[in-house]
Formats: sequence, C-alpha cells, structure tokens
Amino acid sequence: MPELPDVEVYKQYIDATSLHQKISSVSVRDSRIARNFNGSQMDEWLKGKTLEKTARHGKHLFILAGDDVWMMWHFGMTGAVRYLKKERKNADYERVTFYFDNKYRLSYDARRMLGGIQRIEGPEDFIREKGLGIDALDPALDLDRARELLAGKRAMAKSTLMKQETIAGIGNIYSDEILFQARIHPETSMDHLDAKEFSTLFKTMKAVLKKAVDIRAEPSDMPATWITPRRQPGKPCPRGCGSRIQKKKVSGRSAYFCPACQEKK
DNA sequence: ACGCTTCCCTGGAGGC
DNA sequence: TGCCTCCAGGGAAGCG
Repeated sequence: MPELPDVEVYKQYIDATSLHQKISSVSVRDSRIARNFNGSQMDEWLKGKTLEKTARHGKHLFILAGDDVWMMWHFGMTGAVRYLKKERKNADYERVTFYFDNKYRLSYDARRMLGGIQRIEGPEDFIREKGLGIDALDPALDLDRARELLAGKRAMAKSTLMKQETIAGIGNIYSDEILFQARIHPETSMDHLDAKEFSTLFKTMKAVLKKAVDIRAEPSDMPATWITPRRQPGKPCPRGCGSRIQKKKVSGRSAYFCPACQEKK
C-alpha cells in the first residue's frame, strides 16, 4: 500500500536502475492506467529519450523524460515498479512498460486499477492544482509549521494525519503506526492534544517515516515494537503491555491500535 | 469544516 | 468444489 516511504523507495529504485538509459519504446498494456494520453502517445513522446530525474511529493512520484516531458505516477493501493530483463511467467499486472536499449525494462505494475500515470506540465503545477499539502518529510515542515497546519483542528488525529491537502504522504498504515508510537488514540481530536502531546506526535511522525524509508518500507525489517506487521485484531500489543490490538473503523478506514497504550481522551 | 457513505477496482478469505 | 459476500485502502465525489 504505497504511502510516502514506499513511494520514496520506488523513487530511489528508479534512480538506481532506470535513469539515463535510452528508451526504445513504451507499451501501454492497460489504457485505464493512462489517465490523459492514449496507447501510442507515450511511446511517441519518449522514444529515443532518457529518464532524466525523479521527484516525489507525498504519495506522488514525478519523472522527467528528456527535457520537457513530465509524468506523474500514482500507485493507488496495489501499484509498484519493477526493473527487469526477463519475461515474467505472470505479467498480468504489468500495465505500462518502458523498454530500454539495454534490453531491460521499467514496469508500472498494478493489480487493481486504482493508480495511474498522467502527463503533466510539471510537479509544482500539479501539486498546486491538486491542492496537496507540504510533504511530510520536507525539512521546512518543522514543529511550528505543523502547529499552524494541524493544531486546533477538531477532526480526529487519524483523519487529520491522512488528509493529503494538509500534509502529504501519510495513509492508513503509517497513520496507525505514528499514533501507536505516539500513544495517541486514533479518534483523539487534534485540539485535545496538549503542547507536549502534539510535539510528541510531530516528532514521532518524522521518526516513523524516516525509519520506514531507511528499512526500505519492508515490514519484515520493522522494529519489533511496531504495529504495522501485526495489524490483526486480538494480537498482543507489540509494546508488551499485555493488552490486545483492537480494530475499529475510523473515518471510513480500518484503524488498528492498542486500547491500553492509546487511551482515548 | 467534518464525517459518513458510495463508488472505483481485483483477488483472497470465509461462510454455507 | 463453487457461489456469495465482505474486505483490503488509494482516492473522488456527494450529502447532511
């Protein structure tokens, strides 16, 4: 479920594998992924060019081809990227493929069609038009700035963290992780947090996202005290408090938390 | 302003 | 073995 850390890992993966290689062709296998171009247009635009650089904002990835073709890649729930040479036995989910002269290819994979690729003018325009908030790991987002954006909001902490128009990059999984580590109940209203709790929430948000990027968002490498790899109701609290993980719908999403560590206030 | 529901989309799980 | 329903959660959109 690609959130900020996952998309950052995809970005680094593309940077390490696919930049500066001449594109021989682009194949759009499922046109539902192509949001604003048809099957052959991307091939016409990119043939003979190279992917020059990437950028990320929240859950959105931007790729520049040549000197003027910007793409926005969004992954929905099931999107991923793969750099491959061999054919795959089951390539059903390979929706858009960028072939390079070196016989390798970069594939946009997606099981469900909840993501997409879009040609855009540029990242800044896209972010503005979309109304996306500041990226959660942007150094310019410090405690003061976070307070301006979040403090005093009456909405629940979980939905506030997940609101892309406020801060971009946090989804269901990482909002649960941040709230678990900060010991805040997902239904706590932002304006119920005192200064210390808010500061803890802010620092925890940064720490969790950074750590997740460090371990390449790999659940099996997450610390034993994290709740993410143990998102099942009834499992013991990973902090070892003796209580059990609870599941509850919060603003339309499944929230997992420890009712003892994250007391509702 | 905020939360809730519905919709999109595909596959896995569990009930019968 | 199969049919049915629910659920996963990225979003958009509409309603109260």
